[in-house]
Amino acid sequence: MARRTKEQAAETREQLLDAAERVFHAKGVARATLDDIARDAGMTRGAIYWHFKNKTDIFTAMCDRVTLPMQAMLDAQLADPGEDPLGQLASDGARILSLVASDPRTLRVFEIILFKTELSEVVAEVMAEEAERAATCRNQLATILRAAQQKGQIPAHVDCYLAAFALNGYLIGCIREWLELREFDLAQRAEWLMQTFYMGLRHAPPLDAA
Amino acid sequence: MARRTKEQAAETREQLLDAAERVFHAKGVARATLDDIARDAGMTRGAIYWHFKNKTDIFTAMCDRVTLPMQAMLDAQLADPGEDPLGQLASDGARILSLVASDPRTLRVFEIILFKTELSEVVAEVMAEEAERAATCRNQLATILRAAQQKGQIPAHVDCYLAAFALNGYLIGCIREWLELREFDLAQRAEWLMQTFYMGLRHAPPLDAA
DNA sequence: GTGTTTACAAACATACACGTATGTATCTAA
DNA sequence: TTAGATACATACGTGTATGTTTGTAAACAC
Repeated sequence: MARRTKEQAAETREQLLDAAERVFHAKGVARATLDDIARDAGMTRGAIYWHFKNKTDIFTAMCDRVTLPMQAMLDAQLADPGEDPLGQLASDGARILSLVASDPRTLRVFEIILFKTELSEVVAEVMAEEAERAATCRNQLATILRAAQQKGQIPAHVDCYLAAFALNGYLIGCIREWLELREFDLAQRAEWLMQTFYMGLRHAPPLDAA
Repeated sequence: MARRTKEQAAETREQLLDAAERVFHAKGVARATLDDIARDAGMTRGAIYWHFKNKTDIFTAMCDRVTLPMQAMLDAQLADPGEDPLGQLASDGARILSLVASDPRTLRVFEIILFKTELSEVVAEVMAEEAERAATCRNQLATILRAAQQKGQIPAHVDCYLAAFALNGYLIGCIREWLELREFDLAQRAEWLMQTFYMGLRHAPPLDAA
């Protein structure tokens, strides 16, 4: 095969990632073959081994393409809490839900991560950094919630870290359920789903109520 | 190998399922080998192929061992809504969360299902029946929520099917998050988590608020 | 007590996915 | 203009999982 220009090479790299999305989505990550991906992109495994180290490498590159922009979004939100932290957080969550529903790439990759990826001790490295990322996210959410608490939007007795945990679970859980279902327009219901959850936080009982 | 009594054979079947739990949990379903499972149980693949048709068969048998009792629990709850449907539902959810936290088998299998199983077009049959099971569960939840609505526990404008969707997502999401985290005692916080969510339902805004 | 079936173990045949090594045509820089 | 680097394609060796077949000793029926 002929050598190609830098731009063309970058293009094929993107095409390979696109193909990885399709193949991982169709067959699951473990069952997907590097040959499957290469053929889907109209190339051979040689191209893959040139651009990526192995299957794990192409997988993380594929995930980064959609998660990095989202993380940036959260960072920006954290940098400027604003006057209505809880309301901001609610519309942010709604925006994420809408994004999943509207952007095909985000949709596919979320489906892959939530349904078509097996975490095991074998891929411990990937798990470790993912766990760290999730912990950071939870802490950021907790920080924002504490800001909301200081403004009186949440009762003082609420454990904001636990609330961040619940919020994170709720978001992921809603996405997961909707991906399975697809019956209604998620973007349309997103605001209600988030508002309802925050109403729960506003009226949360004290911890020892259990 | 010698022939064994019926009881002994049933015992080895259980041992194989126990081994499948451990191996699936450790390596993920796709990466787990039938030989891995057999060796873990102190046998050979011959035993597996005697008791089960293939890997999918042993996987579903393993899942059924923990999901069937839980489904029975929900059925009983549906048969008798009681005087306080919402409160009952809350304590039921808390019970499920506590079960995940306290019963090792439930814990392992949930982890396998949520994190170590790749759904793909290849296992479409399994997916189809799982989707049907989930739909039934959602409908049952919606029915119970409507009963709560008629007793005035939930505002009349709430779409109970959407609420059931959110509840289901919340439960699964909380389990998922906790499995990743394991920082606190889930059984202790379960009641608060459920109560907080139901407080959101009680104070849910009208749908067109978005 | 004998024959048959059961409950596995052991051996085999097939297939497939991975990594790597090697080939090669083009681009680029000096 | 040419030497080397680049961007892939092709080919090969190896490991490994799967399904099946065959072997076999004990349980059970009669």
